[in-house]
Amino acid sequence: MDQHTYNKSTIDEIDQRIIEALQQDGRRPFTKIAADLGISEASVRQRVSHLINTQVMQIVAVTNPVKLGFSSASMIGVRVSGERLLEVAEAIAAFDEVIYLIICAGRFDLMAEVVCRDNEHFLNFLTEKLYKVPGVLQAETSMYLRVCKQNDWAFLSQARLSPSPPPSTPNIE
Amino acid sequence: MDQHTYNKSTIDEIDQRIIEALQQDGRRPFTKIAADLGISEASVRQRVSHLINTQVMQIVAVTNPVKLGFSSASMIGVRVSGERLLEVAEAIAAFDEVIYLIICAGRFDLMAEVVCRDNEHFLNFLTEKLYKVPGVLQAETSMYLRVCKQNDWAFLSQARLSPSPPPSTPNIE
DNA sequence: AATGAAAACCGAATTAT
DNA sequence: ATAATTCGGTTTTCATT
Repeated sequence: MDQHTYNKSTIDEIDQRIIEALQQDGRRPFTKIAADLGISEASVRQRVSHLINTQVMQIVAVTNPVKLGFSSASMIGVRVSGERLLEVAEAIAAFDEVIYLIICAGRFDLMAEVVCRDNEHFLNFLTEKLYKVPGVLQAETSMYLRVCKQNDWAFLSQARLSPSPPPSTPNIE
Repeated sequence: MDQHTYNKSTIDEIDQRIIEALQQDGRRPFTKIAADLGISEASVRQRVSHLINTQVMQIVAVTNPVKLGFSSASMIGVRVSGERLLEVAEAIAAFDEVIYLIICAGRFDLMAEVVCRDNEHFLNFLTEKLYKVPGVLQAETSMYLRVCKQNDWAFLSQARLSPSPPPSTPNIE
């Protein structure tokens, strides 16, 4: 009984199969997925909706920076003077070039993934932005040569930021 | 000779708006996007298809590891005996726990992002999988404490505003 | 789980740039 | 020649039962 309530807190086999299907093609019709799994379309639709509402999953477009002319990517390990960790993290996260920033424990205090148009742009980022943040002690760059595997996940914390970024004017003629 | 062979390798304003829409909701109906932009649905459909075919964009489901019970995430820098770099990379990429693997230049030869259920699982990954790959010399783990920013390869807004003209030509064959 | 109406999708032919 | 639009038939979505 109570089968019609969707307080489902567990991800079952069906949910996983649905997620797998949508990881391959985020726009795959629910009817097709339903047929593959031998269940009704409405069931698939309901489950997807539930997975999205509970922030287990998101369906989004992801882009390829290289194809967009951003060919200089790197991972930077940063050491920070301890008492300033949070404010430094906030400052670094604010840079456009930083697409991924983690606070972590280990050799580094922060790991930042940075994407630039080219080496000149990257050098400019290091000298004019990163190294000028007060509290940044040391940074070690690993330049990307090849992306071997990319199973995009997403701690979708506050990931969806405002659609129209405030910094500069979007419409220029 | 110089007939304007509008090779559609250029991403114009319309493409960018479409991508931005799909970055927020990968399943947004093309009809809606078309209405927002004041163009036909077929045009949106053709552009999306083209963007996907040329691998500029992908529409996929991304999941939240924490909600799925994977609470131990880390970035691991790996040093490898040089002549085996590619095969080691291939071996590491094959592990389920590795969701992101980069070959890079700098302190490390590889950077691997690893997601595990818990510390026990992670320890098992290190001892039974990573360290058993022939050619792995050294590994330095940074455990994630907090994800501050995550714009995973989805940062097209930057590409559009490019305020300073890039010094190098953006056209790459 | 099934139904039916409304919406969205899709292929192809047509027009426009 | 490339891109946008129109148009119809088909499929999918979605609220309701």
